Amino acid sequence: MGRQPCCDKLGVKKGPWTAEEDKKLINFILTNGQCCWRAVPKLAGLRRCGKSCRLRWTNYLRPDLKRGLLSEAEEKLVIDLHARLGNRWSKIAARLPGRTDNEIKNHWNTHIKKKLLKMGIDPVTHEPLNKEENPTDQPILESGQNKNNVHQQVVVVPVRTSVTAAATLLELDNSSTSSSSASSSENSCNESKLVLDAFNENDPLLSCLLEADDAPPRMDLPWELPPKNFDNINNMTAWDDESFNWLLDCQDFGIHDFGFDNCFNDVELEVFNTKYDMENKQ
DNA sequence: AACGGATGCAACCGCATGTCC
DNA sequence: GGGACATGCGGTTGCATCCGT
Repeated sequence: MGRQPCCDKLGVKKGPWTAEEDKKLINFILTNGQCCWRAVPKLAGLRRCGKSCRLRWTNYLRPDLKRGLLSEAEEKLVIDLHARLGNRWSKIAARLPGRTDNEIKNHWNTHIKKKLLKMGIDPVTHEPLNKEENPTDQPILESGQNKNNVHQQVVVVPVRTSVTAAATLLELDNSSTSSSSASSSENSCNESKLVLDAFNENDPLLSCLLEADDAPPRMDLPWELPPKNFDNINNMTAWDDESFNWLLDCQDFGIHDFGFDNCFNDVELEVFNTKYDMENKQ
């Protein structure tokens, strides 16, 4: 006998969520907290799979989500973490408060990957694309969770390389907004090296990461209900229509509408991760 | 204005992992 | 120890929107 399906496929709605469904889910979770996802649809009056509810909540409805494009610091961090962790998006996302694995995965596939390719850097290995294969500098393939699937193997690359990629990305961004000519590319190696060195010294975030080379995997931080600095939620026991519409509006704009942006600017991001590393070293 | 390709993102699917009995 | 179940994760897909012609 095989495993039971996660939900009754019959009568389960699929596709985009409606505002009404969002309302039911938010109302239920804010009232009852996150419990057994399998039971959520029935209890919340939704014709959705529990899995779908969890995904909708974690990727879209959670009020502590940041929205909008990743900042430069976040992008650098994603590149560096990707070099260390490979496609383990949830681990990477755990280092970026307010960001989801799905969001980072999408951003990687649609933006960062292209940027790296444009720079001549392999987005998988973080090595230069035209570089001669060097056995001593090859990415080390660790046996991943699924040994039968090559694509799921964990790629561990030299940290230095990933920093180069991040530094070069920074350089590319700067050059794209300046009037630097294409001929400057021939000097890019030397310049990259200089940028890299300065980058390491001046970027405490990456310095911290480099020091904590084998930082333990981050456990997901518990999401507190309600958020401490979210007075509107603090004062609510249930969501009336007005409050709910306000929340849905906020979902359209992003974390700054909750006043969380001040909590998660680039400096705070650095502090957040440093603190996390220290806690996990204890 | 209309069309078609490109792009970005939300959502789904299947498998892996963790936990309980 | 092993089966059943819940949850998490990463790859993929589908669709809405954008943009160039």
